[in-house]
Amino acid sequence: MAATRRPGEESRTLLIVAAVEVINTEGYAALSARRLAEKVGLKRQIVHYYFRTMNDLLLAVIRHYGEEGLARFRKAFASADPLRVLWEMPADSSATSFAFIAMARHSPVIRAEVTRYLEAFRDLQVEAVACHLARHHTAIPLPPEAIVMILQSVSQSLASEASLGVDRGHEIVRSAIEKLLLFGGSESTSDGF
Amino acid sequence: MAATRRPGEESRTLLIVAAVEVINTEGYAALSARRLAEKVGLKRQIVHYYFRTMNDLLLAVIRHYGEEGLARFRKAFASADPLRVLWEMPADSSATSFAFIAMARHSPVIRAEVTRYLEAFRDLQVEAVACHLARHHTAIPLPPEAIVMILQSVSQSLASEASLGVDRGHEIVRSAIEKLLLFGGSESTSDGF
DNA sequence: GTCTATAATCAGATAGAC
DNA sequence: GTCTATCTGATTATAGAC
Repeated sequence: MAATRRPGEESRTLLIVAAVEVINTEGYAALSARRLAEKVGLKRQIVHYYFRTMNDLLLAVIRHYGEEGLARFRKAFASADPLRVLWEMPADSSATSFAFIAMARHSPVIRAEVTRYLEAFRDLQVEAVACHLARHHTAIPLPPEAIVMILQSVSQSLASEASLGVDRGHEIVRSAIEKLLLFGGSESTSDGF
Repeated sequence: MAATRRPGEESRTLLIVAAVEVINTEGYAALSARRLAEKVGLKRQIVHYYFRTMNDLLLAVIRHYGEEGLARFRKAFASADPLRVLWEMPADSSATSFAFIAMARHSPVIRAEVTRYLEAFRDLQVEAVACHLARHHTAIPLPPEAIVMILQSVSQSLASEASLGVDRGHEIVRSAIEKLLLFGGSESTSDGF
């Protein structure tokens, strides 16, 4: 599959990866052709060679980030308790996801792409949890959709606050959620992400 | 109290209000002196008269938005079930809060101001819920901190997705959370916000 | 594929007139 | 308080050389 790669794919991919990095570490307002070119060591006009407009770049970035994320979740779900995956995985990159959602609110064409991935993520997560609950019959009195949403949004909120240095009440929340939705602690997910 | 208002406070306040509006409807990347001046019908240099730098403006905006939000919560908690308030109130303006949090990640001076309000909001919310649980002794097996976090972050996630037109599973999640954390439905909050 | 050169627009910020 | 004028630098984007 690496042989079918067309020429020019290298710099293109470098630009996309650099864009994700800039969005995550400096915010989407800092995303510019200058900043990206600087990151990959080329002149800024190179961005317009691979992506006519910055919007085209952004769409490519969203697709790249979305596919990568879906693959990570699929892999994690296959080898670990989906509940723990949802609880522990979003921590790293939730800021990037928030940035895409924020951008989507102000551009219809970006919104279309983002919502596509939001729904794909949700479907994947709900199915994994439903499947897991069906196998191990638990005492959780909540539908899979609610479990997914609680684990993911609370986890993201905790991560978001922690990235600002705020952790008031986090330990209490963390252990309460784990007592409510996660069991025993027999399985660990410290092996993949 | 309206009599003690210094001259010049009018345009200043208009600019702050306009800034919140721009951040909410167009995103913080669209916030500029040009855009604000246009909104209040003045020339763009007026922004630098009231706020030396855009950073100063942003700090004033955060304080304005924070104080206003705290007041709204205090008022709502005084006259309605705090659980329902947390569940139903953030919907309108959660995007603005997310924007401030995103900005705070990339500027230490803004971060200091944002975290101050994050903690003030949290304290207010936890205290209101704890007080409410102490009065009406309920069967919820969760500490106030966890109840606050679940209600608020799930509510914000639902609102965030809904603003993009995504509502897959929302009804299921909504009724599950209400069954888990909200009771009877005897009291309604459809009277204030 | 990557470069130089160039265009038009917009950004924040300051000085000074009224 | 609000204005005009001005500066400096960043932005996206295109045309064309190599």
